[in-house]
Amino acid sequence: MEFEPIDQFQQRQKKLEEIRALGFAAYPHEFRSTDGPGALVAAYQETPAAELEAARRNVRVAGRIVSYRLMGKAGFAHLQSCGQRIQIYVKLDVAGERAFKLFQLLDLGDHIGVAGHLFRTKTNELSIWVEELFFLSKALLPLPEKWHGLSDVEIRYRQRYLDLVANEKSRQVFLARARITQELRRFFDARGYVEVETPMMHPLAGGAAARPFITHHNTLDMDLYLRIAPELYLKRLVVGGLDRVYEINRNFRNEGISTQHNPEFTMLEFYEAYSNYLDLMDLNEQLFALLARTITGSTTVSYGEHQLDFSKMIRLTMREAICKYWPAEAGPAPAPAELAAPGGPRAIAQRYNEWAGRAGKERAFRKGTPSDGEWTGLLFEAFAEEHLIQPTIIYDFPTEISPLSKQKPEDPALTERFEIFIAGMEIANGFSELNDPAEQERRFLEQIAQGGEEAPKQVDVDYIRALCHGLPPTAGEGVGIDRVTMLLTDSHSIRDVILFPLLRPESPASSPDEKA
RNA sequence: AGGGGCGUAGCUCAGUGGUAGAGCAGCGGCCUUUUAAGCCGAAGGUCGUGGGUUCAAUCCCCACCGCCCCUACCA
Repeated sequence: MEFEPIDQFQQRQKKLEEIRALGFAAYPHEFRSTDGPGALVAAYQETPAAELEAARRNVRVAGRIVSYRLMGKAGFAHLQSCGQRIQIYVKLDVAGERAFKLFQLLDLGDHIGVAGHLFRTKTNELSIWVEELFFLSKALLPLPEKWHGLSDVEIRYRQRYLDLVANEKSRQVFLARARITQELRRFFDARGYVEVETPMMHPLAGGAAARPFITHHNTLDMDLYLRIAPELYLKRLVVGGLDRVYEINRNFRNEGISTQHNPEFTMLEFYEAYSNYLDLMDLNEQLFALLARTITGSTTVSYGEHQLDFSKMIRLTMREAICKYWPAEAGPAPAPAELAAPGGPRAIAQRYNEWAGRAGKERAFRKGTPSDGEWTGLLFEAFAEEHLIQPTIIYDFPTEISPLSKQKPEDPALTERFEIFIAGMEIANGFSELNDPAEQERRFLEQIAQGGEEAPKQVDVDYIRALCHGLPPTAGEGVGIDRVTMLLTDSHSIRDVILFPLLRPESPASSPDEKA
């Protein structure tokens, strides 16, 4: 198989044959290096030339050629490995004829190994004086341009390997992402949590309201749903005595794609027995401050034009947020008591929508006939959410939109639930878990009765049965890892923090049978 | 799904209703301390795809494909 650009591909294949003809294996099996470019540069950055000469430091280093300057009978190149590079100097009379012929046949992108010793060039750059050259692997296709790098976002997403080689920024984003999950594991492990893996293929899609992907198992001849949330399985584990569990894994939701949504995304979910949502709020403040400091070095993080302060979190009830962010032009703001009154949220929404319609603003709207609790949620989303730039905990969600949350003892219209908003994005969702099986069954049935594509189609009977065996008072939470990564790496599209975001398949461009 | 934008050499980008350009990469030559190496030379294109208008379309019009952004959807 050959790939564009064909001429360069063939040219490089030809060179590979010539390399073979020199007696080098085209795809050798090993090369033992003593040091990586990064370690050498770090260790000898300050060592003067005279010292390098006096006490010769022999090294063997491997890497990808990312710059290459051939000047007759000598040449320079930079070898890159792990994002760090070191210069090599290859001289005909030092390396020998065969090695120098090999050097002449190299291209940007090839992997090689060198053996030699450290020295400094005229311009004082730490370099390797190459005595032996080893061929490791040929790049049959050219790297993106060295100066401007790779900026075509489509290629960056489709051929992430090129993006990672060419763009240090991209490399840093994914290293940060790895450190985030690493830090999360450290955080929860240190608190006595057990990491588990629950099914990704569910006979029933539960634990969230979302349209699932459907797949099929042949032998069992049954349809399965890719999970939309691990929630119901994790709580079964708490019933089973794993009092503190967490899982970091993918969820799949068959819904829109945007700068904040990818059909598969990574969630951290964790459950802690004998805690409630207030405990989780405190834990979140610690967790996010720690993450910000570990990943960015500070609890103040630049995100676009904003400086996000992760040292604390603002706390507002949902009703307070609605009152606080009520647009001044829409008339007098409602009072929390109005929102609490039966029929209140609906009346307030009418007032708001009247103004929003005139002002051309987003209306609080949903098909059908929303309940008070749903109106409250709609109002919040219509105009409050966008204002939540600084890390904010919104708590006390209406019961009607929180089917898995425990009600507040003093007000059954509200649940002990909160969400964290940062930079206008929903980052986390946690609550005191509803552990009354009769009430849970009632809520499930209510959801099913309401219908809609995102509602569950049937009661998860085994989950109710598990609750009947006794779920201790428990608090649980889900955190969107992709979005957290966006915040901590100043990335403004979720595709920039997912290695291989979902895109339409590359069409064979000119396939004539595409037309229907 | 609706609105807007983009698609020109491998990469980064100019450009024009009259048969297409630069830099880098690649090819040939010179060059034994360069670093965006340099100098000389040659090559490289279905201007996203398909229609239409026109004497003539990469450019204007229509449709389609892909990507990006906004809106909608997304507890």
